[in-house]
Amino acid sequence: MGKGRAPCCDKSKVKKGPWSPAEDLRLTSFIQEHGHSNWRALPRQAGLSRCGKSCRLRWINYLRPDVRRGNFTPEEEQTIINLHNSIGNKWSKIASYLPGRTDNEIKNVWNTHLKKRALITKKTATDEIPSCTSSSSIITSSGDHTKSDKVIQESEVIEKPNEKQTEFLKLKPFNNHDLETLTSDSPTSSYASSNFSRPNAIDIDPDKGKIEIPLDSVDIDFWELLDSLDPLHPDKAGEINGPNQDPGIDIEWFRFLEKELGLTNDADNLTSEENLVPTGPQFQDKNLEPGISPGFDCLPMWPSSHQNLGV
DNA sequence: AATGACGCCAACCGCCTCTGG
DNA sequence: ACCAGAGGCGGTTGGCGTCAT
Repeated sequence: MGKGRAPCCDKSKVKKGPWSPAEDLRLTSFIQEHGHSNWRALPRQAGLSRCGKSCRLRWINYLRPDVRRGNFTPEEEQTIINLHNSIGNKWSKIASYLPGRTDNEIKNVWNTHLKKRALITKKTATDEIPSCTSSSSIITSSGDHTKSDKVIQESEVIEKPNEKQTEFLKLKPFNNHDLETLTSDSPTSSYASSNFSRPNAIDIDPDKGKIEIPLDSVDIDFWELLDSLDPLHPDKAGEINGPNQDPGIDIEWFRFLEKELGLTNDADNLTSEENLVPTGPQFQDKNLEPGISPGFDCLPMWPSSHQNLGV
């Protein structure tokens, strides 16, 4: 090193910006079929005009089957705070303790919510505030924030924590055992293992117009499907075995994926004409084959977050 | 209804680390 | 031991949605 690094790809020839559903589908299908042994070569092999790094990020942060979305639970938030307190901005390390969460997501939630909370918590601790349940500032990630992190003042402490905040306050602090575990045999990344406990609920604030999915309505079938897919998971036992896969799993998985991506003709997914989810014929082809160009270069962008999709 | 401010988050960038030759 | 290539990581940013005025 020291001579300067050659760019990972020709920046002038790669597509940037939000991923289209067709690109997502193509990347997913390629990885499912061939794995991702070489990210740099993957976009060319998959017929994507993307940088390998971009493909990797998209897969890890969004398309990976075990990625968990929705608001962070108070438990998760507390874990992040505790871990950050211990190890700092080691997002991937922190992510390894939050199954299904990505380092990027954790980083975002820290920067937008938890940093603020941690600052105030620290402040209240030094100010000897008697009971945090009555006067400390607790701001959940699902809360509404109209003030910038940069300008938040001590006087802006929230007086009455809501139910969720109270729940957070009851959480036990990180103990020494947790730290020992952290510093010893921790996995190196959140996606190193797919053998994690399933989330109890997707914590989405109904007040924000999002969907709250209680435990009993979580798509258990989906998680079970993922379990059945474990042998196919690229991060488990090396690579996807491709042709040896059960074709039934492929079909189910792709149907789910298509539904998630808004690619199906399902009326449930097509709520309005203004919906950004593309509805053109190229998106209605459930059997879009890898290798057949969907012409994504001229496709409209789609909402890149599940939040926008109302998932 | 229009518009500006702010918050959120997906994605990019560049450096660091790891690994194989 | 050295080097180059590839993956990984953390910081940053741009675009979009929401809210306040």
